[in-house]
Amino acid sequence: MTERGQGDGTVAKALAVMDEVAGFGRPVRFSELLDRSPYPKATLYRFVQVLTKQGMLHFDPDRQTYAPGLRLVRLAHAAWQTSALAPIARRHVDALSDAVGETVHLAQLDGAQVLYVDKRNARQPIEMFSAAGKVGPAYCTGVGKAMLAFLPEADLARAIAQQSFHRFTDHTYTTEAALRSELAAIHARGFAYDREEHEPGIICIAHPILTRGGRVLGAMSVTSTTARETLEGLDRHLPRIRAAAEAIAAEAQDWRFPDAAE
Amino acid sequence: MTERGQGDGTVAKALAVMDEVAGFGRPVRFSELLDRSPYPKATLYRFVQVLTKQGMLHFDPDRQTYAPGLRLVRLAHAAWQTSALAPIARRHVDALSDAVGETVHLAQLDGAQVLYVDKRNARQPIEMFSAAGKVGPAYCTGVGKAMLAFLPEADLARAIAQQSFHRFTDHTYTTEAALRSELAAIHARGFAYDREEHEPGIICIAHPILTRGGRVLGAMSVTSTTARETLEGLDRHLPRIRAAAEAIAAEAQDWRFPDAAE
DNA sequence: CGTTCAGTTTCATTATGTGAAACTTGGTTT
DNA sequence: AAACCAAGTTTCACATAATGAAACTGAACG
Repeated sequence: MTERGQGDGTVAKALAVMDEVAGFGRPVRFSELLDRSPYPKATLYRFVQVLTKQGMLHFDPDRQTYAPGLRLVRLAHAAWQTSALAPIARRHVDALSDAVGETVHLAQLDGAQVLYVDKRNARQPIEMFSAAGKVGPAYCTGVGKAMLAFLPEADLARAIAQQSFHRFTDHTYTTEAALRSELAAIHARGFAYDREEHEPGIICIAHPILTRGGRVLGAMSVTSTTARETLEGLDRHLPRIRAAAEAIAAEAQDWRFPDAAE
Repeated sequence: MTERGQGDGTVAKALAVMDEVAGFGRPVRFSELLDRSPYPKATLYRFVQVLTKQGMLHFDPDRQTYAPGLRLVRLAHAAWQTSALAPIARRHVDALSDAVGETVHLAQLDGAQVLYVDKRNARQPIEMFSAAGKVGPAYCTGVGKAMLAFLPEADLARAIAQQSFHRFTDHTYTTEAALRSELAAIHARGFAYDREEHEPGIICIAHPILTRGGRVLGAMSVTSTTARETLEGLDRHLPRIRAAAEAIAAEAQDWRFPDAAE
């Protein structure tokens, strides 16, 4: 019995298979899964059968391929409504996006990664799941750093240990030390910048969403490009983004995330 | 509620617990789950532990409540992109909604239920997960009937066996015989109406989305109210909705759902 | 036909999940 | 404060359910 997320539990293994299928991003043959799977043929086969019968996977009999199933969409609907900030935040994200005319992201921390739970693109009116559900690195995005900066040390250490510190651009922080000093600055300042750390030419200003007790609920960002905007220019959105973050926190507080002690 | 997660498989049981949690629509205490669960305390407890550790549930330590977890959102993103019609159909749903100025639904069949995978509301510009993921009955909605009418007999029989035939309104078909004759009419006509069968005052015209091989991919509908519109009035949207359905089918065909034989 | 490859089934073995009961914790009553 | 209670957690003998090597099917190809 290993301590890894894999070794224990049939359910964990089945979910790992789900991740595997989802990771392909397209319908996938049994044999393709088998190649990447640590399990023997019969075992994988049974998992896939069970998951299909359960509606977690969809089997296309013509092509003989498996894809993530519709039951997931149903469950995700519930996840979205119940546990994500998005439904609470929607009004505020809308308003902010209208006011600033730039792309607005709403993100939460999912383990050590940033999970984008909502996105508003000023020009193109609608982005659906295509935006929600996307994950990104925490150490080199505005929202990621904004959240990390306000994490308790224990959680932060765990999260940092899982960062890849891949150098996406010349501005990416690639060491724990560098990141930690940046996080300290963010903590002191109260919000974060992304100085083209993830993608060249892309900058943003990001603000954490915190409970009164200081717990990190998520973060919000306004994104622009160096072609149109400077970091200083983004600062003019600060009052709006801060107000939105605080409004979301206040509503979330009353509604779903009350702190224990106050 | 459903007949899922019965005697077979640990994975099935765990997923049944997920459904249970999702069904509450709000963060839920362990004891609340226990009340509704067929499993003894220790068993349920272990499931909830495993699911939480796996990120399928989120535990709020302050309130001691469980809610669907963010891993679901991540997985659903993949499900959405890979297996749902929505990403392919989006452009067409948008265009149709703009053109007709009424609410447009895009649905797929999930077992015996209708799963709404996209929705465009003419007035309110954006609806996110709040609409996507919703489920409804197949036997008394326009999209449901449009899909049932083009199902192979074996699948249809299975689907019909699972309908509740609850009488929502005076117009609801409440027997298999009545439904079957309605389905025959729809099949002959090529599209379906909802004559206030699900909600009083709500009518719609719905068109199936079929592969060239005749396989049911989904359905699309334009909804209105008896206050504003008549069934005959909705007919004027038929060319547009049919064109959209065919365009979606054509794209889906090439892209993801090629028929085996042609 | 014989070979190969993808997918499916079998079955003895053993790991895993099971659940009654005991225990812990924290709050409420007497 | 002792007694009580309810919610949540852990234990452990037992039985069910998962495992995976190997055998099987059935196309597709030459």
